[in-house]
Amino acid sequence: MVRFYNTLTKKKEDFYPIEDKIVKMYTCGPTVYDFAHIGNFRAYVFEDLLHRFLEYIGYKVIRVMNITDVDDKTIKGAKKEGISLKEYTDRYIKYFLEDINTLRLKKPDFMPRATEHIKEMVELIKKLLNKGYAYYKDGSIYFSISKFSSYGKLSGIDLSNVKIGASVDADEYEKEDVRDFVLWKKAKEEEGVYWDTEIGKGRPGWHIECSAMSMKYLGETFDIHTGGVDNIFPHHENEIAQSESATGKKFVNYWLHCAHLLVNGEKMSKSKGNFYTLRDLLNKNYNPVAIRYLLLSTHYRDPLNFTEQSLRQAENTVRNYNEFYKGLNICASEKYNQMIKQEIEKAKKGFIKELSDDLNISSSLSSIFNFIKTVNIFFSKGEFGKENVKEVKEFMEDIDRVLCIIERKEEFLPEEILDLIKEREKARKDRDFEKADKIREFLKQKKIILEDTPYGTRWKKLD
RNA sequence: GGCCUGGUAGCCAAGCGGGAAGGCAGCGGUCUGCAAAACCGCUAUUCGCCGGUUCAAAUCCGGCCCAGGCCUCCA
Repeated sequence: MVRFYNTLTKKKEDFYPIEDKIVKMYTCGPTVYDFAHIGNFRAYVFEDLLHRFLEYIGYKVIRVMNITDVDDKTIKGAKKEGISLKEYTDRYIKYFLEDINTLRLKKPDFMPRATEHIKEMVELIKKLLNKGYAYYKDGSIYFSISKFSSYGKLSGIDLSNVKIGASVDADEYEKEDVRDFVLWKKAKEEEGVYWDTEIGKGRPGWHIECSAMSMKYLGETFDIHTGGVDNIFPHHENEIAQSESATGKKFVNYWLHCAHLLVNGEKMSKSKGNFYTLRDLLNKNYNPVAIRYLLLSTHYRDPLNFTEQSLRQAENTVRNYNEFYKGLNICASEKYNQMIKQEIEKAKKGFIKELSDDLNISSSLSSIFNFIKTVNIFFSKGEFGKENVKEVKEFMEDIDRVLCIIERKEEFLPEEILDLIKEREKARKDRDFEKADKIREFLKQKKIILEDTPYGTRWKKLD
């Protein structure tokens, strides 16, 4: 049984999707006004793990990630560069898709853009107007929080405690109650970004896009909605209010939120200079797979303290993991060790069991590392055969559908180097160790490391 | 001020009432012609601090300290 911590109920619950074997999942995606930073990617990696794990255990996942391509920041950015909003956001969408690839994040089934769903948003707002949940004020449309009695159920916020006027209303529109939120913003001439619709000339507020697009692709009630904790209030709270007011149905069954990423124990911020984009790290030559591993390997509800030291540690772990995976190949023995199959079963069981418990990735990984240790023992004793190699590699590839940390790049050595290795093996057989060591040292200079195993000599390249 | 997380070895990180997982780094050993890799052992009599509950607490309760988040457009 899969269990998740549900922000809505504040406890771990057994997971039952609405339709058997199908999970409908919505992820709050990027606002495409700049490069995404590793804090953003922490959330996307968590969602990727969730997505992949659900598929791994047999669910069909239908997943939507929105792209916010119209808001104050994108409009401002485009204006500053003197290009169209589309030109501006297209650029950052492209970068985002590249970053997703770099981190091996599975692409959601739908990545709808807000600007391409104005019609759906207008329909939803009309519904809210008709039902009396929304009102016009100076050409903008607001949602009336007082009409939705269960407002606050997700975040646990007590509206009477909200400091009124604490933050200046960014858009400076008037509303009846300062706590009401905007559904539709009246067009501003100087912005030059608006749609002429039956509810007026304007552009959507932030929250409405997620309600409109999730319902379009997933239905009025769906299974899982994810995001960072900072989205709980107000964004997700408002999504619930507007969606449930419009449909009269429960919006989402399971809300999952991941904790923040800190950098050197502090909140990441540009002014502190501890702000990393993915590209910053790649420019420093860090292995992208290690970045994925680092973001993946801490439980999603715990704060993750990012440091370059921990990234280097992750690089070592990923390197060792891959060397184990590749290093088995040398074994061509006809032996067959019956125990390996059992060990695979055990490891797989542990892996699934732990991930099923609210994605306990650390425990599930420990099950895999224990497996590796056991295999190494058999391997180095010579109690291993090529069928076992196949079994173990298949298992690692199997779980890699979730983890995605295997590096599959094929490595080649030139013929003459391979001949040298053979020559060394012959020298060793002839007990001409001086020659053998000379060859080994020579290749080491060329960053090729030789290792003698019970099954012959294997090589690896240092990077 | 209100609400909410987290503080476990040198570093990262599980466990959340009854044996302190796992990873990285380090040291010693086994194996090896020598290496490398691997394996074994060592590195937390103790889980931020102080009290309390309990036969039993890292785990529950209370207080305190530290770090972080949210409190109307940050993942």
